[in-house]
Amino acid sequence: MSRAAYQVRPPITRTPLRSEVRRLLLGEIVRGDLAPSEGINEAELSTRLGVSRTPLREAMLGLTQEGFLTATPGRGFSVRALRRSDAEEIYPILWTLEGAALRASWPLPPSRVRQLDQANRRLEEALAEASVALARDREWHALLLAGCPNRMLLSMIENLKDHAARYEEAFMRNSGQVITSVTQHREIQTAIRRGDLERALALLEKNWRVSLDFLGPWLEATASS
Amino acid sequence: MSRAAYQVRPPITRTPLRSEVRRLLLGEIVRGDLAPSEGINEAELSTRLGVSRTPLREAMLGLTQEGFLTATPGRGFSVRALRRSDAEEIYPILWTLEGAALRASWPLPPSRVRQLDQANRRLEEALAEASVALARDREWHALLLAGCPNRMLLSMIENLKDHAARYEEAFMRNSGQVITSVTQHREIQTAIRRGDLERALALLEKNWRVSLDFLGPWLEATASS
DNA sequence: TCAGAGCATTTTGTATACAAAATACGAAAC
DNA sequence: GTTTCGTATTTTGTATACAAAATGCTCTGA
Repeated sequence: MSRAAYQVRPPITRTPLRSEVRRLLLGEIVRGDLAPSEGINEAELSTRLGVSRTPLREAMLGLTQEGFLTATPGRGFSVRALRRSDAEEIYPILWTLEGAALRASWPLPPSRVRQLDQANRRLEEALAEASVALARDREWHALLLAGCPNRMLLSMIENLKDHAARYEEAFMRNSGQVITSVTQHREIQTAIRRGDLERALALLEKNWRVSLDFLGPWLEATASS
Repeated sequence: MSRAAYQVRPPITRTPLRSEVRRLLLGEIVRGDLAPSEGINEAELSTRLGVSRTPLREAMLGLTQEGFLTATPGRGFSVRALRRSDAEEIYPILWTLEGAALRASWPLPPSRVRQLDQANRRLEEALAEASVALARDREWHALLLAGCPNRMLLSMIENLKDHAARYEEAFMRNSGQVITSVTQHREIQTAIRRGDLERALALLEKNWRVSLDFLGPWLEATASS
């Protein structure tokens, strides 16, 4: 067997520290464990994570580029505050791109509709626990776009959903309310079953818009803007 | 005057090296000076740029995240090859987002239409020189979205246009052909003047699709895929 | 009491150092 | 002549070092 065959797919996965650190930090940001208080102390955080400043900074620069952190020259990084203005930018991009992805996945195979229905039932069972519900909701949306061949589009959507998750997680934690989508998902499934793409798109947009309509006033009230 | 007033906007602009390096590298990649040959040697490139490996790597990680470079663990960075499959992912996202941005800018003020007309004339004058024409074309599109309040959307569009510019630059350099948009721009301007958003959107999509239709077969032929 | 200047300390941004992995090279075996 | 193994060299990924800038603190003068 030639050596080239191995080069195609390395046998073991070598994960750079920066990726692990990125995953950890993003998780903490989304869950609100790393709050947008003052600035982030690199030395402190790097020792807490058990790595040097180099991979930490690499990870933080990445998160900055994605909009989870802000970097001020000479003053380092800080978690980006939750702002109504930001939410009002993020959500429209999200429903636009998810709509485009659904269009690119059309028509959905019947098996997909069954999977969506199952996922929606699992979501329904998890409504009591906010963070679980959020994860199940996300699974439903991921399933919706599972057939989309545009990888770049999907990765952009994933990034935006991380942002949305941060906002919704904070909202649920802070207000105690749970944003529920079960009924809307069912309506979307019905539209899909009927082959009515335009209606599915409109409902999908409405689905996100409902979340945004919860967030807006709440963000205005807490006013971390 | 309190000190806080100065903190709001630092008097002088401190630009980190990584940003400068990023700008330089992106320029070289878009213009094709940094070709997707073998891997990038960090030591070599850092001495050529006169900086250490640290800011260079920071810049390259950023460009990787944006899709201009690819990073293989243990084997470093290389310029991402031009692929038909990638172009077919990039352009649809671009016209989707630019459409959304135009929608968000609607209705355009009459002054904007005049500016667009001027920009289009400047484009017409520059058709002889490919790279200048590309820059003018880009100015026209920037003007089109000048009224869009969604900053995040605009920055995503800018990033995608850098990708598109790389493909079109390579196409023009390699094939000698110039993709011309003057007529299409005029049609879009007419639709805008008539207040026909839907038609403007359709024409905008067509505008990008024409570029993609030039690129596809050419990419297939050169087959760097 | 409080504002502001000057110095000490911390923190960032960049450069360098170092270990491990990848590549290149060459000799030996077939 | 080709392949394979072992070693030398290069290159990356991460850690550490260092200079400059930012921050905090103390003391002074009103």
